[in-house]
Amino acid sequence: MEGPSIVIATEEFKPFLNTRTKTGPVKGQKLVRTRSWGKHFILEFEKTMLRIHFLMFGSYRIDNPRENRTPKMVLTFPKGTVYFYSCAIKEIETLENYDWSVDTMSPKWSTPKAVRTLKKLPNEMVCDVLMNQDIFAGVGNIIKNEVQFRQRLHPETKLDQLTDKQIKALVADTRAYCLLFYKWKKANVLKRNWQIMRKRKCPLCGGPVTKKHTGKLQRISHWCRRDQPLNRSLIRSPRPGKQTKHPRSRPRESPALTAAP
DNA sequence: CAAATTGTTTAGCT
DNA sequence: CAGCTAAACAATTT
Repeated sequence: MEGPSIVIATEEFKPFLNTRTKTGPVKGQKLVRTRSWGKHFILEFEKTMLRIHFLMFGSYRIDNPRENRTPKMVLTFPKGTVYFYSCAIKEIETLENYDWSVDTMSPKWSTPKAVRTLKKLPNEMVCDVLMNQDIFAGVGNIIKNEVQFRQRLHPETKLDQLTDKQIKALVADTRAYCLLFYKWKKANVLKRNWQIMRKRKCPLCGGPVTKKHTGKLQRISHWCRRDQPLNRSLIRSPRPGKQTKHPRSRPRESPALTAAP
């Protein structure tokens, strides 16, 4: 479960706020507030805070338990019962460790901060930084792949191959796509809007989608070799100082070149 | 239907 | 100690 889904969870818990659960490790306590930070779902009870991580396969159900599955936790509120499955539940003492400015779904998210962070990591690949929860908390493999495609970036592009403008666009679009993911998920049209994730053909050129483990994290990336070429920035917009005397790309409008005998 | 997958932590190595 | 890899965990989808 990625960040936007956790925000939706906080909303789905609103009916249970300020009421007590009759079951679970926090039996008898009132639910005071729910929060999300990246992929963390935080339930604040009167005396106890629970941090829930759904990892890859976790889920929750409200008033509709799964058959033949033992929930990890059940919370029974006056207005409904919530069942949690295959998730990691941890009691936490404080929120001090959370930096909300790196949470891609938070109102406190800071694009300039992420840009500054990326500029300090010239040797990191796009696919690795996008999944880094200290930089883009809440981004998972789906968001990673879709943002790479939207920005026409090869997953294995090293950050020092990007112009400042491209770094800025990457960060800003990651945030923008997280908000879109949220909106589309709520409207039940998320998968319909995937452009590259689990697709066989590139929606732009119709070419095959490459699927390969990429980066240090070795999670699968889905990308188009034609529309997300490696080192695109060097070809299309060389950085000052890296320009050679024999640029690879000719100016587009130059009648002399085609008119010559 | 075997394989992949919306993910992270930890142990154990070099 | 840093950096890495494999293992463990878990359940649905293709």
